[in-house]
Amino acid sequence: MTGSSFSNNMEKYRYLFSDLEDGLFKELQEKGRILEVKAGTTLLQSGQHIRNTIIVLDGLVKLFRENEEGNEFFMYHLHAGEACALSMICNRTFRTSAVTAKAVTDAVLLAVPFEHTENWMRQYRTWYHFVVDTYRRRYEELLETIDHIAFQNMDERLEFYLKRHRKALDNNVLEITNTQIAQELNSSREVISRLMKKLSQDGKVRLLKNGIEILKL
Amino acid sequence: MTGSSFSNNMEKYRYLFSDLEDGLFKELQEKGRILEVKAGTTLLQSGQHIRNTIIVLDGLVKLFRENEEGNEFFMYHLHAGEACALSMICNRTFRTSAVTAKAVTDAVLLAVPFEHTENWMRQYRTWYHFVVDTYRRRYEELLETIDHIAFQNMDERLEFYLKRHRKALDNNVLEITNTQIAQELNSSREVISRLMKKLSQDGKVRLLKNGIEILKL
DNA sequence: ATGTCCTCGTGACAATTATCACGGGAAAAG
DNA sequence: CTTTTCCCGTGATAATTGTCACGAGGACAT
Repeated sequence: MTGSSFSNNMEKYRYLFSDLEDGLFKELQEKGRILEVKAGTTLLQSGQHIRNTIIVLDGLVKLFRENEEGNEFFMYHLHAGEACALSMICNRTFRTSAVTAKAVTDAVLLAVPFEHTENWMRQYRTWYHFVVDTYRRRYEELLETIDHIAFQNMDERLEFYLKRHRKALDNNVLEITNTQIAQELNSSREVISRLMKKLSQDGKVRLLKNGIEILKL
Repeated sequence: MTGSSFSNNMEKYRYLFSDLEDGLFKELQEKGRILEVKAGTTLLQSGQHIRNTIIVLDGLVKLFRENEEGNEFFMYHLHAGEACALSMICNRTFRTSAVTAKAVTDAVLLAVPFEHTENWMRQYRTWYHFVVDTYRRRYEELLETIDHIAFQNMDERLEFYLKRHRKALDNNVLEITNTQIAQELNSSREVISRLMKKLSQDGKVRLLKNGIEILKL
């Protein structure tokens, strides 16, 4: 729990933060707490209080927007070296999180209490560049997500979903169920099933026993 | 074009930037160029290069996301004192804008070249906070927008659209055509027409000659 | 092997939304 | 005044998507 006992583990992640000056990286090591979580773990629940800035050191994390009925709408992925925008600034309106974060793979995270990151904003120029850049990138991803739900039909959205996941996982085989895809696109299993059949007939994917192989999209 | 000749006009907008220190506000006056635009003017076209940070001093500005076919999807409003998030950071991926901005009312804007705002990021803590806060707020608005397109039907989205506009204009009467609403929600005129009829029957709005009066939403 | 659980595919049907076609009315332009 | 233009309302129809119902198959524990 003290964090500093883990600081020796952090060196291998130095490459993720090449933009951060050494002094700041040292602080990250000292003040941050390393969390190792299993695939499937929910890191941040909608409605939960946030007290730490969360940075992904290893693995892949998925972010969802949740509505009242518990539907989870997929927004974007966080890769190693990226941070959750919502967890970057301590603010009244952000006391509780409006999103849910889940580890897709086994993942390693760094949690830094707000009391430190708030200071870093003033102390380290590279930290605030990191924060602003995080916001900018998440904002762009949200814009792209909006494009798809606003302008496209489910078949195109499904293709985009598959592309994004192939890229994020760097793997042509996605081990994911139609049911889960349906939830994340806020559609229904049956619809995804039929669209997937069509993609399969068009030779764009191959339906495997435990998932989907992407052939050409 | 020199900006400084307008600096005397800026004092009345000081209240909008109470969080900014005096030195920074003075720089805003000196380096910024004031633009006065008529209602309906397009300030920022999708695909256009951005070289200035744009801040709204007076009036109301609307932001849209555009797709290839020229459909304009309404994202959110910018009020006096607020800035366009996209125009805040000079970045390769932002050389061209992915959004369109339009003045809803006659508006007064301040355009500050990136060369200055980039420096302010380092020099002025309050500028940095202004930038981060701008991003945070736009990010939240985008999240809310996503909620509605992802989870709600057109009737609920229409109600949300009307509520937002009443609030932004601070007026129960919206002078806007069904055609325009349809475009901004990426729906069709006929659909909006029928939904509006239903809202009218439910006593939620009154259909006027040149617009819509919101009764209770 | 039996029952349970999860996933999938599919037909039938319902709801929502989009599109087409048409005419009316008001305002603006000629 | 006439023509044009814009916006609106509405019926008919099509396309998309969501929902319901049912059965099949695989994984797994008992």
